[in-house]
Amino acid sequence: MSTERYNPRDTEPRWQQAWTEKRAFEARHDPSRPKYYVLEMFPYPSGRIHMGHVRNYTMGDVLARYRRALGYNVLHPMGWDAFGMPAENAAIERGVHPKSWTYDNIAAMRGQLKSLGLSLDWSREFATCDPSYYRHEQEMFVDFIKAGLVERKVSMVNWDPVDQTVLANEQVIDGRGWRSGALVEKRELAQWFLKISDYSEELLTALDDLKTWPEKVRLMQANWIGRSEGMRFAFTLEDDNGKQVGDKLTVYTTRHDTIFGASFCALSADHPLVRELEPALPGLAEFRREVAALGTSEESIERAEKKGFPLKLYARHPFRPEVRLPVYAANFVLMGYGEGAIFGCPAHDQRDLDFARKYGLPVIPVVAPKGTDPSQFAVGDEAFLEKEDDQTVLINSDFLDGMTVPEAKEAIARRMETAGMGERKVNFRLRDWGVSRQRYWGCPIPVIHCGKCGVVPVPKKDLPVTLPEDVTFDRPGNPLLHHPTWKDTTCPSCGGKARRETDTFDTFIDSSWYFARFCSPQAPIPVDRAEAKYWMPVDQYIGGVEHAILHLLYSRFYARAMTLTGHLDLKEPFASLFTQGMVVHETFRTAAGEWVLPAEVARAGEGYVHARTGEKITTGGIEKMSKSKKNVVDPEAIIERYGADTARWFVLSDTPPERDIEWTENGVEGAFRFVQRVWRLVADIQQKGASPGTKAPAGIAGDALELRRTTHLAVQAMTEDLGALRFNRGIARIYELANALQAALQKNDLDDGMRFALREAGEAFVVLMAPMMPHLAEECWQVLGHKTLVVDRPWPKADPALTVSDEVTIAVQVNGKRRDEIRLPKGLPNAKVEAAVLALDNVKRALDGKPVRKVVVVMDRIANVVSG
RNA sequence: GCCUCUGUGGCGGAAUGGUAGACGCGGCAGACUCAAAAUCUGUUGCUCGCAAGGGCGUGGGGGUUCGAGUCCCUCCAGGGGCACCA
Repeated sequence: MSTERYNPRDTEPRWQQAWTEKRAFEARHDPSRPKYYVLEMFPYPSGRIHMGHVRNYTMGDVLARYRRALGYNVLHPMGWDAFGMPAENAAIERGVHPKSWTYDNIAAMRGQLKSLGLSLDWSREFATCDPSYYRHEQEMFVDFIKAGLVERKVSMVNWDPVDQTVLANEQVIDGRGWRSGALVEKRELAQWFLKISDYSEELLTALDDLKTWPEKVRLMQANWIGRSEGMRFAFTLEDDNGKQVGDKLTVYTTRHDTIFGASFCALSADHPLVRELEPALPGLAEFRREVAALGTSEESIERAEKKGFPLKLYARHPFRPEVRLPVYAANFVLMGYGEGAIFGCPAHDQRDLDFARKYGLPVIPVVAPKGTDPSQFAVGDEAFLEKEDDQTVLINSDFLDGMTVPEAKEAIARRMETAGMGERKVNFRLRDWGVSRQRYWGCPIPVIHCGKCGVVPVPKKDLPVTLPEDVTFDRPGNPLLHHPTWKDTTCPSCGGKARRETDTFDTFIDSSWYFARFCSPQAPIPVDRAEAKYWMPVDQYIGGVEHAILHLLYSRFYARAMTLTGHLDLKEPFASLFTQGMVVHETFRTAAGEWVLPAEVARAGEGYVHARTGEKITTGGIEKMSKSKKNVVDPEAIIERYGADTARWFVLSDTPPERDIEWTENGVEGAFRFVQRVWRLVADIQQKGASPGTKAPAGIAGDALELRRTTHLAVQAMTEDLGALRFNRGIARIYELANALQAALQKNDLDDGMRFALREAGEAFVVLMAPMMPHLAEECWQVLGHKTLVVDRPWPKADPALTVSDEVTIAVQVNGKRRDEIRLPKGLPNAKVEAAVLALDNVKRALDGKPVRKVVVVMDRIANVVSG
């Protein structure tokens, strides 16, 4: 037995180099082989990898290596989601140029990822901030414009008046700018939009076909798209004196059945009619300002009170000419949805009810449980909402009385359609995708504004529009706008003086097609169709749930948009999706409440102290690793101390991959101990087992046969587990096999059968663990006397003759309680099992003389004796 | 508020409606050692019992079934998503 300890610091770089020299992971288009494209969400180059990356990329790597061993032509690329605000923040705070900051970070992170031993095709690497990448993004955008997928429209942004800059929603904290602390205003700005809402229906229905996506993600997307079926119809309006005014008021509703319960109409504060009335109605301007200000404040914490402003207009009820509904501007009606106007039915909508109570409007119930006396049914402070299984009918509703809600909806829809008053309408919650960002570190939007010709796309021959490098961050606002010359250009159409668009793209655009670019990263066009046809779709995409909606929905839209413009030929980019859980860790803090890094904490009896100061440390909750709470463990330090294989093994062990995993010191040490144990085991096997290539001797029986069975069962189980991404279970199989090997090695005087079984088990053991601990596996493979590499080794196949046994253990129950077990030949007929079971002493005792009513036998599994 | 997922030993977690707790962590005991670490062996859901052998047990309650961690109803707790979408 070897007494040497396994030293990952020595072996890991060696094997990484061996793989690189062999170009083992470079993928080449080969139509004769089945392909497998495994992709993990590419990282933002923050400068250091974190444990979340380790977990994400290890999972992908296990799949890539496993599929490779199965004979697939595997594509497993890596790149950088390199545009974004942190680079600009670094520029502002530390005076580093975003470009050098980004590329330095990439270099650092690339090194860290390489030390993990990932089977990545680095020859396909790119960063989204490379002009050679984003030029294609610009080209496609120009094509999107031509295809009618792009729109320029006015939209509200969060404006920081001190920093003179536009803020993302997450930069607005309690209504104030995160940096300046100034009260954030809403401003209207002309911006670029991609018309994702054209695909609302399509993106929704196609979710049904994404069968290997997590149900949760599909649901989240479906909710986000938010399809609803309703009606659009118009009210005639009149003024205070009952005189009809020119405008009609169009509203959208999904509860047209409740029309007889209507008691008011409400318009969004941004509704065109409200804007029109503003000058004429004193106080309305202020009301509108108030509503606008509310949008950015902490209203999400406490629901804002329903407020309205009477517009001195009245809507004539379509079926009750004698009823006039007062019209309000209201703070709870959204301009961006439906018509920006509603009718309020307080009895059956909580918001409408709150509003009606505040302004003393009538509350007329029109839906009630079946059999309720309409004159007795009243609504208090809670709106009556019909539940799906409720037996409800319409009341107080003229020709609808007695109908169920669906019947009433249908009746109203018919009546309105025939009368030409309105029509059925499907609405979606999903809005168009605003892609303009008033930032420097992003892909320039390739359009030119000309005084004469309007907006003109940059001709493709002039692409890319590159970012100027001589920019300064010493004053607030967009450096592109401040740049002395960059924006000055000539109009491609008329040749006159013109101005470049100074907005850049939302970085979600960069990540909406990178997976396609990986198929042909050097191509002179965005995507080489032949390459994409072979490699796409991504067979297995892996990332965090936090991207369940935006990134994945945008990518699905982009695939369609690219297909429409001839850049791709598929609709769904990710055939299978897996969302892995986070890495969490206990939090530590001092008595003063300061967070302390786990690395600075030492155990002291039951509690913890600060490793340097000796100060008492208290533990807090187990939370997602975050810099702010300092509960982070640096992967580099872990790799330095234990090696990459230990880190990889740990993040795969124990916890199912979709759940959050708790990082613990004990766990890592356990993983490291196992690495050492494998090392000793393999050395022992090499010494005691048969030599490599030895044929199976005849007549293997007893313990040797059992070991062979265990081996082949492990192969079978591992194959199933990895195929289903059940890494934690796969690891348990490896432990089981290790335990079996260790037990077998205890014995002395090993016969040829056992020596063969040890060799077979040992080699299978190494190959099975290789996807998870690739370096250790290579090193062990050598110890086992091989000159080849494990990465070139095919995945083992289980011999069916060894995975089935001719005897089975059958559990014996009496009245559903387990009383005994019995070994019987496999496939024994039920009658014989019954007889054998009834003869058992334990069964007789449990029956205690009671007569047997029947015996339930499930072949090879269980027998249940039921007594009277 | 609506929509969702999850509740199993001290802990992470296994378990096609068929022997609950695989495997790991931790604990306990032993071997080796002058000793410790490392390693190896055994043991480890709770409980009654000297033992043989019982009883209880998958968040609570109910149901379906010969049999429920698993299916159905209901309640409770925790996590996630959306949050004035009419």
